[in-house]
Amino acid sequence: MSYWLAKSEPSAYSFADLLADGVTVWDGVRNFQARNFISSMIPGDQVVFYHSNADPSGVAGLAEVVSVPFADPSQFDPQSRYFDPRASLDRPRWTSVRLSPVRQLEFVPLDVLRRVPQLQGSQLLAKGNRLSVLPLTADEFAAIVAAAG
DNA sequence: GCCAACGTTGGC
DNA sequence: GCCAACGTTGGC
Repeated sequence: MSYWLAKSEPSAYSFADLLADGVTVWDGVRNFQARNFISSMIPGDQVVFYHSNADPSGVAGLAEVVSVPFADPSQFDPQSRYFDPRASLDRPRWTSVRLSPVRQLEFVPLDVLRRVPQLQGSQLLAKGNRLSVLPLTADEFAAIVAAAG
């Protein structure tokens, strides 16, 4: 089992939205590195749900991968803001998985995350990190859950 | 809203 | 293959 951190702007889709929906298609990722991470997800992988561009930003809850990776439907939809004219059904460019909530966490703001010793080397805190999906070690995952109490 | 950081694109 | 221009992300 692998551990991941997925970012979402809560004004667009929050952890509360995920709780309400029960399951969601994690679509719209348009970065190759992040896509490759999604492509390597398997059902049961644990996901830290992070609110970015928020006030404050931070960790809001835990989610779980509940599907194998599949072609992101939004790339084929001309009405979608994520439409990719270079993608075709037989040559998709982007990948999605389905996510379900596991449980809400006590919110852990970014300034608290910065002080967690186990996270000092994490991609999350790396300078200039802009990946919307990134891997966590089991240690980093446990430290985040512990920071939430 | 600003802007630093960084990924992607495309001309050459 | 280089790199300038451009677009996007995300903290503040």
